[in-house]
Amino acid sequence: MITLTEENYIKAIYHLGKYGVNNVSTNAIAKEMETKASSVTDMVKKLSEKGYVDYKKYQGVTLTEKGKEIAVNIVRKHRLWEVFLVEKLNFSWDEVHEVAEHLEHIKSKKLISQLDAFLEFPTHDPHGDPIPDKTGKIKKIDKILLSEAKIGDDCICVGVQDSSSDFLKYLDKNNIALGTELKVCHREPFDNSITIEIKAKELIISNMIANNLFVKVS
Amino acid sequence: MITLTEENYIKAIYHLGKYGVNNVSTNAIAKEMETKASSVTDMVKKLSEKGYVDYKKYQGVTLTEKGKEIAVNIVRKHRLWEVFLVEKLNFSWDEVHEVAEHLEHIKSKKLISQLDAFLEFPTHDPHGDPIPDKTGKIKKIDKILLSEAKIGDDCICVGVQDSSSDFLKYLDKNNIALGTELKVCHREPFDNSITIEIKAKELIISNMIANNLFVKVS
DNA sequence: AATAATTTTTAGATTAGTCTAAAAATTATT
DNA sequence: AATAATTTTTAGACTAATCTAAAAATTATT
Repeated sequence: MITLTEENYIKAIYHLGKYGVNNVSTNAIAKEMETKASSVTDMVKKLSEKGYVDYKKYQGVTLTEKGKEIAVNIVRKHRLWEVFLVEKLNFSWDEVHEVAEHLEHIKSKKLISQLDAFLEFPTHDPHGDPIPDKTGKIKKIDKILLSEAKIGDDCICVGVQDSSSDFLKYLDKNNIALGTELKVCHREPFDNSITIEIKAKELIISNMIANNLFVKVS
Repeated sequence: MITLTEENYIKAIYHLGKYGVNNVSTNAIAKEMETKASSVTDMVKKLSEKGYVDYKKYQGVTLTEKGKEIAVNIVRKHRLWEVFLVEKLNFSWDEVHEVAEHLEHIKSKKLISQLDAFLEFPTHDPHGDPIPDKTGKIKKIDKILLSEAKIGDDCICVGVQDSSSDFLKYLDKNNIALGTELKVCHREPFDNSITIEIKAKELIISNMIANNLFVKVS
């Protein structure tokens, strides 16, 4: 059996390893898990013995296929629950993460397959992140960061990089939601802030905002 | 903070104490929790220190008001989730308990209040057990065991005493569900089995079955 | 290439929850 | 009321997950 803690470590390693980083470092995991490096070393040894990660001393870890399967399944559950919370229980997108962190650990195949059906097989969670299917397949959409869009591009918001409450509330306040259309009007060379046109109004957003909003150029 | 294990002990003590038993014994808890008496003693001391139970050595325990509040809240969550599983996710009534055992520990006031609303404030779970309201109030219905009904009584099934899978499947097989109407026709003195009329058909049920089915005499 | 800085691991302790085996208290039986 | 049977508690040990502090290895800097 896999423990709650083991699942959380595997999830952390998955998220840290997902952007091309091949060996996830002990310190990175410690930071993500808000724990000490020594605790990570202990756990990583255990995960290695159980076959969830490949680990060589001082070299960091990578998930094995078995580990990846666990991770993807947790991600699937997390995102399905997020959809449930928003669509059925009227949570806003900045409130769902914390609760989903707990719901994702409930172990029942039937629960998840029925939830999936009940939600009519959603493909993306409320933040625009893709929901892996039951076989673990994740279909990627060709999104780019708003900061990478060219002047004149017509875009649709399709996701967020950061899903902290502060950022999501900023978007709410400025009427930016998934599906919102916007046009890139101007980029200020000094600070890389950009002016966008959104619902016939102009809005200046900082580079930091543009760096955390995914769009699809139409 | 209260741990998962503490919550489960409190729940066990609540269920054991609910039928008039004032002091729940160490052994009874051990049996309910499928653990050893020595473990129970340790935990009971901890619960006592934290103010969830009153405990005197060798005398068993009773829940304090604080403990009862915790217990009732867990029961509320458990039963709401059971309704959700049956009504929304098409679980059958013999499948819900195990999953609800996990869901009941998720801590989020908003989750439960929204779930309650989403389910349109159900008053009873799929086994006919009452769902405490947000203040912990439980409204009792005047149900009796079918074994206590008199010959000639017209009854409606309103709940089950035992909610084991075997018993519930027996009921399904014999077309007995909550809301089903039946009439008590005959009681066999030898073994206390009773003959009931149900949907124009006669059915003989053992005393053990009749002892686990709650009905309301109409 | 040697030293400094950083990262990672080890060693030893701690806490929550559990266990076995033995001791103490309570309850039941003669 | 004494003894037997049962229940409950204590004592000491174990596992999972964590921590601090020190040692070892790696990486960066002169």
